[in-house]
Amino acid sequence: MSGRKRKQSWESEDQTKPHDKDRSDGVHVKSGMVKSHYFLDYHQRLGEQFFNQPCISLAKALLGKVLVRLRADGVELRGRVVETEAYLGGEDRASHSAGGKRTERNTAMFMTPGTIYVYPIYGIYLCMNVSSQGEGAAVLLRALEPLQGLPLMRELRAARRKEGARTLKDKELCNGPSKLCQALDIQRCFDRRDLSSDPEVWLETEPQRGPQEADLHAVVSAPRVGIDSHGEWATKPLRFYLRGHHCVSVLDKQAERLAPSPENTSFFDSSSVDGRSTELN
DNA sequence: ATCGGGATTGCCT
DNA sequence: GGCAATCCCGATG
Repeated sequence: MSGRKRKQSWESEDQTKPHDKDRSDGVHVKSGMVKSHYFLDYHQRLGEQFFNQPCISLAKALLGKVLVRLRADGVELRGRVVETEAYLGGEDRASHSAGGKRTERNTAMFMTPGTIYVYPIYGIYLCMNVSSQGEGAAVLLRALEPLQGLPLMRELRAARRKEGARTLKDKELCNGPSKLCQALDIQRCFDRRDLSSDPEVWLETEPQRGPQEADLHAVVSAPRVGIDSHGEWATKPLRFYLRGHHCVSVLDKQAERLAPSPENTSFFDSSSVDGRSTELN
């Protein structure tokens, strides 16, 4: 698998170790300074070549990649992408760019692949997308597995909740498109920024130690969430998630009953090997 | 100037 | 599982 290679041709030398100087002090977490193991590995920032692929392809390729947010206070927040949705533009009636419609809001969808598209939803929330190859096409990030900076994530998420509400479990920190924006402090002003060059937010491959997390899960393809009113486009399987992963926002049991296509299947049956099979039923 | 819908979440039953 | 919250955006007149 090419994903195992130490170095990818699309990654230029100056992009592979972003903010190296910030790493040693990027994990001040209250007391007990604990360096997470993520600092011990060589991270590879994804560059423009990675993002320059068709929308559905990018939506699948993003699974297992790590979203990183470096805050002004030096804290780094990390989460592994476990669920995405493709919005194709053009014929895709559910896309903000349906029919090639270009507005002030969705301009980022038409920009260079790797451009962040952040939009407000229901007045109070945000969603984060990544533009892909294809006119007006973009991938919505729907869920992450929290990896680093969980205390701050919990703090950021709690700010919007009732005082005294129960503490959120780890898996509840980023299991929704707007939840992950809150937990990683993704702001509206991140709209139109470039993931391959921005100093405050980027994507990485996982540390290369054994099989990648994404390799241990089959990919489930399911209809997208919350777009019931868009005719045939509501049913197309343009949502993708890591089967059996406990951080996915909404499981689709019907979709999971379908045999995964060979290209999406690892050499393991995830439900029997990943120790999380309780999530399946 | 006004109106209607929305790629969601959290809380309540 | 239902439903209110809450307001931006884009379309329309």
